[in-house]
Amino acid sequence: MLELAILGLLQESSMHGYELRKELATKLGAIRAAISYGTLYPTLRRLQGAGWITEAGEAAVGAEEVPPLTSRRGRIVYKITAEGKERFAELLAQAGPETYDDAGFGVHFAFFARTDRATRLRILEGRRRKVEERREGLRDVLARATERLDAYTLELQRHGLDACEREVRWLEELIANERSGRAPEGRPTGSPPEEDSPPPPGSTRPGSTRNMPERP
Amino acid sequence: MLELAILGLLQESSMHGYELRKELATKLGAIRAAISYGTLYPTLRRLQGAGWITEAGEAAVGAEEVPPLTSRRGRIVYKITAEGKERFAELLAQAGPETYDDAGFGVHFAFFARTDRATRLRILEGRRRKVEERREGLRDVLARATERLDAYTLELQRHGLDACEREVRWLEELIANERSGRAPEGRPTGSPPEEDSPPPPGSTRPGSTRNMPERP
DNA sequence: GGGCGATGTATCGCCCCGATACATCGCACG
DNA sequence: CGTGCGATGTATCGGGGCGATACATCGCCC
Repeated sequence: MLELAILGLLQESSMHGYELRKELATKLGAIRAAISYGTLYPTLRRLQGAGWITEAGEAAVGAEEVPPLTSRRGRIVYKITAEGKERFAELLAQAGPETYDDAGFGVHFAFFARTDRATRLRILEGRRRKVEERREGLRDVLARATERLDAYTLELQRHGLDACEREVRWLEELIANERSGRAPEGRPTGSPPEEDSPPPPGSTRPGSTRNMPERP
Repeated sequence: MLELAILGLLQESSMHGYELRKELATKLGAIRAAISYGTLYPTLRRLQGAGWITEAGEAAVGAEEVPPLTSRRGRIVYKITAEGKERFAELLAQAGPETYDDAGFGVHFAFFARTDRATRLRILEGRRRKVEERREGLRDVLARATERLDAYTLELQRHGLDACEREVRWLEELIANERSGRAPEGRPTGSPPEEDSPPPPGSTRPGSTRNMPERP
């Protein structure tokens, strides 16, 4: 999942690790906490090993003679390769089970602006199905196990059920909008239209009923 | 986190792995998918190594002579030890940062019926604080980065923000109830009754040892 | 009698996290 | 002028948790 996210950001512009982490945090802030360096650096090395990215580093400028003491280690700027772009496209297009869990779905969704509509629909529907299953499980427990569970546990289930129902409704709206050819309001940014961009965004917003309230 | 959950279930009754997994799934169904065996069995061995649990296995009944072919492997029933109960109490009482993330909070909350009120309040408030921080982060992004992010990413942030706001409200209610000495009960939706009812235990099941009285 | 789904235990490789360490840069404060 | 501190920056390590996989038995229906 991280692989997709990193490739996606690096496609927009080259960056070093620290920067990448920050961008990741704002792009994926809604679905996960900031990524750990203990994850990031090994992943970058893995991607580099696979040839998807390369170092385009600003090594120390003029100095081959700099003595080891205080060896200024330059920032390492990573850049996506042609193969990396192919890999990104491949990851973007796939819609398997991993794509439907919390983390996978979130990352894919964050790059929907660069995903073709058919894939968007498949992912949205797969996710909906998965959340519906979870919801049914919770309903069953709440219907059958009321005697066996204590009040706090039940309250937890109710809260979880509520979240599931809400997400299903959200997904329904998004799916309906996709089918009717509307993108969420605002303009897609990122890399130049190398694929067919979503239809002109001027129309109606999704999530219009639920939507974003004014901030008091 | 798993450690707490396993100890908690085993405190109610001894079980073998498969059963444990199912119980875990219903108890924690609201916060996480079913636990993997690749997690469960190593964890059980770890707990056993630490002396918190022991095997109370139904080994094959009368046979020391059973030939290796089709060596009937009995189910392994795990039982909590006295040290395990101490450990459980210790874990229950702690309220650190790990207790406030999604997973940690969920597990602790699921055992609130056996947690004393002061700890419940500390955990609830710690969690609220954490979710509020997350919420502020999302608000910032939505307020500042509108130009930089595409419509789908923004929609994701909005959905996340909505979830945060909802959870904060939920936590507020729970905190208010704790302060006024009520356990969670059916969805009130009405005006909050001001008369002090004795904290009603969650389940109405008579003679059940399911709900331990709290220890102040 | 034969298959098939539920029950049951177990391992392996991999992803990811938090803690930790170390080094530089810019700037405010005395 | 220096000194310390918070942000920037790269990196490793131990360990928890996951999905895939393997293997064996049990009960039941056809």
